[in-house]
Amino acid sequence: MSTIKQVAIKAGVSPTTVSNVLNGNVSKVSPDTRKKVEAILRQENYAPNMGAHILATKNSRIIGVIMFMEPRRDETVLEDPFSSTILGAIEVEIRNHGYFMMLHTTSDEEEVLRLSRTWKLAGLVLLFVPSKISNLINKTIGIPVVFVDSYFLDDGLTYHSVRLDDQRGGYEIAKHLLSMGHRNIVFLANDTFIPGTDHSRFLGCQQAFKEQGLRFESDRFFALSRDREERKVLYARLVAQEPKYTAIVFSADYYAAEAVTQLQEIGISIPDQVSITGFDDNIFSRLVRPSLTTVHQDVFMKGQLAVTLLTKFIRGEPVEETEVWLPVRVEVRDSVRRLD
Amino acid sequence: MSTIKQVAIKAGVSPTTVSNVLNGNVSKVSPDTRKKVEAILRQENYAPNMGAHILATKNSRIIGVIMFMEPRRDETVLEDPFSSTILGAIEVEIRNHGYFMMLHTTSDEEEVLRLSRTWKLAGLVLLFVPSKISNLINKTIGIPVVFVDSYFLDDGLTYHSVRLDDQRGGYEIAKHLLSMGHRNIVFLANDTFIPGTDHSRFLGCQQAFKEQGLRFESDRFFALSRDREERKVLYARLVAQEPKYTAIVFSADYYAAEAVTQLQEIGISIPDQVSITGFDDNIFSRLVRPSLTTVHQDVFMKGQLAVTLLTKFIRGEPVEETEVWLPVRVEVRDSVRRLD
DNA sequence: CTGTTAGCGCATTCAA
DNA sequence: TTGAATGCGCTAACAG
Repeated sequence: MSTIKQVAIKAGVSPTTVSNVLNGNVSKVSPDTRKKVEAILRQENYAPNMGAHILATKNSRIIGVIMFMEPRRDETVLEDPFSSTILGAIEVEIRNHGYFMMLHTTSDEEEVLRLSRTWKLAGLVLLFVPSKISNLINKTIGIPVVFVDSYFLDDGLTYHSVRLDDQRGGYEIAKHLLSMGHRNIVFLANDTFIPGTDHSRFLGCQQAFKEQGLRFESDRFFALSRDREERKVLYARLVAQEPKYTAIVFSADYYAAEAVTQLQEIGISIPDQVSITGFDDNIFSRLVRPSLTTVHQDVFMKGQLAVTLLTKFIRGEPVEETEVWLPVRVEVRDSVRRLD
Repeated sequence: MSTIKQVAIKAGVSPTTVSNVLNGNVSKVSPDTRKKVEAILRQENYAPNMGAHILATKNSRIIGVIMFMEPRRDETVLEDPFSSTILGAIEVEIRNHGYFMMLHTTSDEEEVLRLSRTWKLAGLVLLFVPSKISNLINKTIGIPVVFVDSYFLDDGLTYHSVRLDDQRGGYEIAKHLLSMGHRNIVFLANDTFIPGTDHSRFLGCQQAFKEQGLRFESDRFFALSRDREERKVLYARLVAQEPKYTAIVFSADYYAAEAVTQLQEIGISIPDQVSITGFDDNIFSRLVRPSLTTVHQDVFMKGQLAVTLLTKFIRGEPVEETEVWLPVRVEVRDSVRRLD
């Protein structure tokens, strides 16, 4: 409970000096007084009062981490290991950089703005922001922001962002399926934002097909329902109806794994009757049988990078690249059958 | 960026009145002035400065949520859907109660104390705290705390906590295995704290065996390594060596599911050659084949309850029970075979 | 019911 | 290299 003032008295110096020691203002304090003050600081178990700090500097050391829920499936976003993995990575990195983490979920840009003003946030990590909202925020926020897995409209502003090379991911998985002899495939998306993650992945698939002179248009694009039972119905329909799809491309391991078990329940054998691919390469893809051929991404690095980029941005350091596109690669396992 | 002062000027009242309106101090403001002030507040898009608020009240509206890592497997805690599910529940509840959430992971009680002082935390939700540390914290913290999935030494203090009826869970799953004809079983634990979650579950198993006049002692208790390969070796050994265990009781679905796939890889058929049970009833238990017979718990409610309890505690409201033990039940699926 | 005043703990002038 | 003075925006005690 001791304050700077009390420490100053004990050390026989002024509050200013203590403050200077605290803030590493080395040039303004002699080594001797510094040592003396530091000793008292430790002895008194001094802890700063961030309220006073905010009031004086108009800047907290809090980094707001905001997850946009809207585009995600509400029921399952929490069970998706992606969330906890990236959150864990972000938390570690924020702590290591000496900041504090305020976690918030919303789908309203006003709330983001208000939070940032109320707490004088040092910076913001925004996850899964729809392009319409990301533009609004970036225009008005006035503090360093890094977007994760978000897309933007082309408005000439500079965006700091970390995301996957989604189109490449779609391209690679489609090429893999083509090389395994598949021609009739569907793409099952989590969301339908344009521009957006799933749209880019779809475009990647399309590109791979076009290179082979094959057609892959929007009639191959389906958005998944958020209702488990409805999804099940869709899967059943896709394997039963014409045209007979030989492979289903999912945009998330979670759904791909779910589909594998649901299809097996209705007597469809994977990959004999239909091949399945995922996206993420998380625990689900390794756990389910057959294990999933999927697109690998490094989620931990994504979170880490986002925070590192943000802290550089906060300190005003120059960053080489404002938009980072993390690489992806196909991880071949057992859920895709070679067609003859 | 407008302040109370500016709003007061615009409304033609004093800052105090604005403050009273803001704080819902209804009895001190006439309905008319209140309406007037509220209009200006909205018009000015007023956002409070929490720094000033903290400084004046010595109380932020931040609830610290701290996950203790030590007892958990570091590599996988992040991939465990339990973490994100309970975090999600906690976040929603904190927000709905009008508080802010500061997320932190640590294994050091000093850090908890410092954080609480630095930010004048309104309250604390502590997860997975080892009993030794929980006692230290509860003794010295001085602010409302709710422990989740934590155990305490008996020191006469009052603890607010939400946890599972772990012993009951162990008891029920053991009884189920006994009813299926199993006599030779092992318990594989995540940690070895006494008192602690896994210890209680083990005691539950023991109780079930004792009721049947059977022996179930500590030679049936194994702590799992944090290394994936070492775990694999252990599983292989357990099914190969004497005494031939007919069932393996896991204290987490995550490991149970992992074991199923790892055992299958070395040619062991589940549940034909050995039965497996989990704990948690999360997505893993439903995804893996055979699906897991496991102990169900309501993780979302656990998080929700913890925050509700905490906010009551903060407001000084009386709570019926300070220690909540959430019920569990056995969810029978396909990973346990009936022995004849 | 309303306004005036003081002070919370810190960083930051500016002066010594 | 050190210190004294000021103000950040808010709440709470008190006076009207």
